[in-house]
Amino acid sequence: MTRFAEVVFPLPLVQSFLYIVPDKARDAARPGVRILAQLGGKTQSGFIVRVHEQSPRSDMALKEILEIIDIEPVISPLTLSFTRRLSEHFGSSWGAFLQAALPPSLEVRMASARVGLTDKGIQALRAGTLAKEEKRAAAVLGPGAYRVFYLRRKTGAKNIASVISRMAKKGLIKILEEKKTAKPKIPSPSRTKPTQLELDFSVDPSVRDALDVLARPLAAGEFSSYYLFGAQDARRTVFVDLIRSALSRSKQVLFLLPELAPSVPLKDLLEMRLGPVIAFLHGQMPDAARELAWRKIRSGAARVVIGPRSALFAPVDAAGLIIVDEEHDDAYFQSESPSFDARQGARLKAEDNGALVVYGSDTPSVEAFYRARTEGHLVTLSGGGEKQNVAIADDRSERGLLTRRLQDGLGKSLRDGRPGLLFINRRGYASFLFCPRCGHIPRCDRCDISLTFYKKSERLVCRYCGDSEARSAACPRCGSRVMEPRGAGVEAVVEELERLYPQARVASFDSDRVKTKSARERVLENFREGKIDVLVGTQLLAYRTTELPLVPWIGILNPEALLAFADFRASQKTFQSVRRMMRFAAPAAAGSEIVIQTAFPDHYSIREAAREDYPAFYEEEIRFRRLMNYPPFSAMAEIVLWGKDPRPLAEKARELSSRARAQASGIEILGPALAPPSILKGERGVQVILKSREKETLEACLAECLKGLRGKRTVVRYD
DNA sequence: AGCACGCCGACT
DNA sequence: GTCGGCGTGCTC
Repeated sequence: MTRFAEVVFPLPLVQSFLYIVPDKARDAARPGVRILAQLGGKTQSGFIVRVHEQSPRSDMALKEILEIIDIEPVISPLTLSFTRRLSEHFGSSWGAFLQAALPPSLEVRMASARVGLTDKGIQALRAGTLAKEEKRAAAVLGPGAYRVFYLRRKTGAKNIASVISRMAKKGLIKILEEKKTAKPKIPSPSRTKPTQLELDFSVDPSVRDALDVLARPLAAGEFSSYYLFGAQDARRTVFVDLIRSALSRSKQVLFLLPELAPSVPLKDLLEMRLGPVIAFLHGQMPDAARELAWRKIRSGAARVVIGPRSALFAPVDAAGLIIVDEEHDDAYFQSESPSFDARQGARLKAEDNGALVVYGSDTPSVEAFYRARTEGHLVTLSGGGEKQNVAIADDRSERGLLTRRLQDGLGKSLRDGRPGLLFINRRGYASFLFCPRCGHIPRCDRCDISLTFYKKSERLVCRYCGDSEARSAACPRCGSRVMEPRGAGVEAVVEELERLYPQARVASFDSDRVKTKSARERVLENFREGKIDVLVGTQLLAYRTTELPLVPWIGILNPEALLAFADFRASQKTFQSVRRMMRFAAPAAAGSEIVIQTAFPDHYSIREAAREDYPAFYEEEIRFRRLMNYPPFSAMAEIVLWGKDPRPLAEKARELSSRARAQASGIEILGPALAPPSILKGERGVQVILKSREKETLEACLAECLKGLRGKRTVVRYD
């Protein structure tokens, strides 16, 4: 009896495909093995996800699987179901998630294989019995062997893969084993000493209480989700103990972090405490190292896996504990395909594994905090986290760029020979130019946003598309001679600092002035070595927490900029961004100071960030969310369609929103609207937001909207 | 993602 | 008259 295999491919295709299993491969065709099959005239590698004894679709002419690659499944049943749930949850391709669950060395890609002519092929070339395209390919190959992409370039045949597979079928071409090339290079994440990790909190009663609370669900061996709210050092103490206890139950542990850099000292610490059972898994590892780690994890030799969001796909089948530290960090979200949020993904994995998932942060997202609280699964730590000395400077009553209060603080610090960090999240010299006579503001024709003014280069640049033009001396509309710069950026701040403190060494750290990776390292290095007195940086610098020592003086300029965005998380983002920047400062006990200069001194996101009072921020924010019916009081999904031209996207988005409107009641639809620019240059997004009180309603509506929707997209979910 | 089919501008 | 642009639509 013939068997049938359901196959998914690592392409942005949501559906699965049905193939006939050749009789000789009957036993090898199992869920989780990789196969080669013809798909749309191309040989593609894919994964068997199900095997059927009878054809579930008799109406269709099916193709045969060409080859079964693996003898044993490379994907475990648990990973299979986990990735399927991910693909359903985030509306991305199952096959793409399966691909992500394999080290790159196990990916089979036709394009990287070498092909050569067989003897029969050489004869056929000589005899001239080949078809036009085949002849061209054979002539290029000759007696040699080349990579498929080289062949494609040389012959100019776009359908080269199908030419090759056709010729391979006829026995004219042989596909050679891919030669393994070692890729050394790759930086080890910069070293920082694990000083703070050595503090001992085991005497802290709240740490002991936390361990007591968390030990129970861990021992239960079934799914549960908890939130550990507290300072980083105290959290780590709890985590280390929890890990130890999970290991003693012969469970594996997954420890996720938003970034790579801080995981290096963490690994050192865990190895010191728990022995060599720790493995790293991240995308920047050399392929060989990644495969080795992957195999160690899969075999169970490595019992603790540390890594960024991609480590969620580590082949951890016996997970008893999943830690998602720094839960508030949006780096857990991946927008590139397959798009997913590792925080929600960790929950799904924990459900599948019957594991305990623990989120941790001192500035939680209000959604997660609310959830933990209502479930009675919030664990609060009191230890750690020394208070800082923070002042707020109201800049509404002052004219200059830097308030008196800020100048006093920085001036004093400099006189004492102590360095300072100044954050300003605005690039260039001014965020726009303004004609005081006619009110004209130069805008980008394509993106319809104001152009950023760069004084050094005398140019106006669009921060969306990157287009730039020379700045004209006069107002292009009314001819007025003066155009005023508004909204001071990094360049203006540097200029002002050089004017105020001519003897100080001022440097900047932003994507415009410091473009290359090595140049950035150099700036950080110079600051560490005391060769810079004041470092002015944008958001880019705010993400380098682990690479700088604690600084005695910090200035934060106008963090309220984020509040202008029409985003229900704007306050939360502001609060978190201020807290992130504050992390660079030494504690108050060390005589340090933080000055926040703002036009919104009374806004709770800034006020409570300055007071380091998360619960107070939370109370205000949750009131706002309840009032506006935003998550966690409703479920929201944001669908963004991507493409180079936004116009056809808008059409599609309109169709999508009308489909949503038609099929659901109790669904609120916002948009379509132009999405904020992405990192993917040259592409624009159009978004539609779905909102519902009931999670299930939204779920159903989202599934309906995504059904049959093609093209590049991301789905962001809040609930 | 590819690739094929299909309908409108500048060329042998 | 064709070659070829990339706009929809399909791939078991």
